[in-house]
Amino acid sequence: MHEPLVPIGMFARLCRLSVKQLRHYDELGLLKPARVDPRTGYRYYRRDQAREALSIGLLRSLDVPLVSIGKVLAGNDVADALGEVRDRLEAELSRRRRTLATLDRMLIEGLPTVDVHVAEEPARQVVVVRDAGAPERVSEVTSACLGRLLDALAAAHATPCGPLIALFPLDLEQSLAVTAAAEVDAPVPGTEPTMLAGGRFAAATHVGPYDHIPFTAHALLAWCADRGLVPTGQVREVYLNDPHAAAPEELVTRLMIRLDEES
Amino acid sequence: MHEPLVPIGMFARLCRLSVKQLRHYDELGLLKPARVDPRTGYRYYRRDQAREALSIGLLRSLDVPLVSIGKVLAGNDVADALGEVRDRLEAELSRRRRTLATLDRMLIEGLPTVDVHVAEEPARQVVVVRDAGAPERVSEVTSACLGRLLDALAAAHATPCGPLIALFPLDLEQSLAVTAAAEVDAPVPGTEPTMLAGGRFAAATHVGPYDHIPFTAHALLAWCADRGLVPTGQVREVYLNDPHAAAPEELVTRLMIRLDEES
DNA sequence: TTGCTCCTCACGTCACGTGAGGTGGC
DNA sequence: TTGCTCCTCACGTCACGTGAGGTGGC
Repeated sequence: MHEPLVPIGMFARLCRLSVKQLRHYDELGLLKPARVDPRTGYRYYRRDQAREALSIGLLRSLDVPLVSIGKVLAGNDVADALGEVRDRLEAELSRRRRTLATLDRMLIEGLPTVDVHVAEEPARQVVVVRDAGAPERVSEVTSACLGRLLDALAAAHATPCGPLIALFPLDLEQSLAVTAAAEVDAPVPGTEPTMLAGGRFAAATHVGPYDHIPFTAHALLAWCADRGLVPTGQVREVYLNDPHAAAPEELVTRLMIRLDEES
Repeated sequence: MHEPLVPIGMFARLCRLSVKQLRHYDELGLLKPARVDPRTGYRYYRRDQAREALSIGLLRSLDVPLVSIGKVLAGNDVADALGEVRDRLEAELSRRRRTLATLDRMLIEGLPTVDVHVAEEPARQVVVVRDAGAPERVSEVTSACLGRLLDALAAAHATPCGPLIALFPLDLEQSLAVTAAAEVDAPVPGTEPTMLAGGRFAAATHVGPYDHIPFTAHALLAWCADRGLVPTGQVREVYLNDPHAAAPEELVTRLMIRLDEES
């Protein structure tokens, strides 16, 4: 004696999914009907398949992608299958939080504009510490880099002759390379000595929290573009005061970008 | 004398967009090249168009949809165009927060299961207060509804002969209708008298914060589905203790759903 | 002439929703 | 026979990325 089979419409009602969803899950092999009539193509489900169907619905309501749901249903370790999803979600969440803050700022101030001037910069001998990370973790990676640099300087009893600097690539790629630099004239263990190129730079001053730097950077790039100046190399941030001593609203950062010769 | 025009590749570099993006924005009419060679189809841009292009990039990095960007660039009120985006983003954000919490719970406890039993319920005479809202605001709308109901009861010096009840539709739609009910035998101003149907119910007890109720509800529905029982009407939540008096972990809620006769 | 850039399709992404047009089941 | 359900395409969503296959510019 078989369990009674129900057609797709009734099954959909049982498990609060759409008929279209069920057909989709069938196609993907996620939830196969117990029987498919070979002549008509009609799908029939056992009622107890509704438990699985409801689980799919529950996980979908949590935005778990169907591939991950497939892993959970296939009996893979739930922690494995969902942990990854969870971490992605958390990263997304913090990105969204920052996005919201920026958007709020933009609603008040409009699209960013800023004073820019062009200056000659000398080449500088520095020691650097490098790291890389996903673009949404820039601030995290940057402060970690600067921290490691400060630690190395302290351990070597070295005092930089100027403010700390960070370098970022112009293009925002999947993995963003971050460099923290300090101007010193002797090598420092745990860091790498290098030269920062000199030349003609466009520079703007950002006053406010570090989270809002992309704002000013955008304005700086727009300024260059308007004038047909082609930025090259990396964006430099020069930290003119100490984030531990000053309030976020009073942080002063100089943004600099090297200009190509006439293009 | 015209400004010099640059081809799409160089322009893309100037404003950190992909060539494909620029072509896409052209198709949408969001950012038209200053000139298109009618013979070759080559697109040429003025350098000062980079400001606009950079603004598109900045807004896109904030997940602003292209249609909204179009409004901003067309000179519509920025607050109008972005305010809506902002609000959507905020709603999304709080939904994600809850999703993350639920996922964390699921990582510890696995897919939900629960004890269910079937009981006969009498019909009950109640007064109700109704409201509706987006599904992500269920908890908000529900507590507002219950609050209004309690206020009305207090104003009428009426004491319900039983715990408060809330009703939710089985299907999660765009706008979720929420009903708060209290069992009383006399009419109460500001509320609507009605009857709650009696009959055979499947019931489960949820212990824990209200945010986790969907969890238990899922298990209840799965239980019904396994047995070929077809739930009808609305899901009832009966609040067995006072959320102001008990800790979230100790809140006891009875979930009930009416069963169809043999189907 | 060699590279490099640019062009236009066309398809893939993700999880379906929404018809169109036709047939099966009771 | 009438409705209702079910079927399979096929297209749309959103903002592009990724080739394929071919041409223009210096």
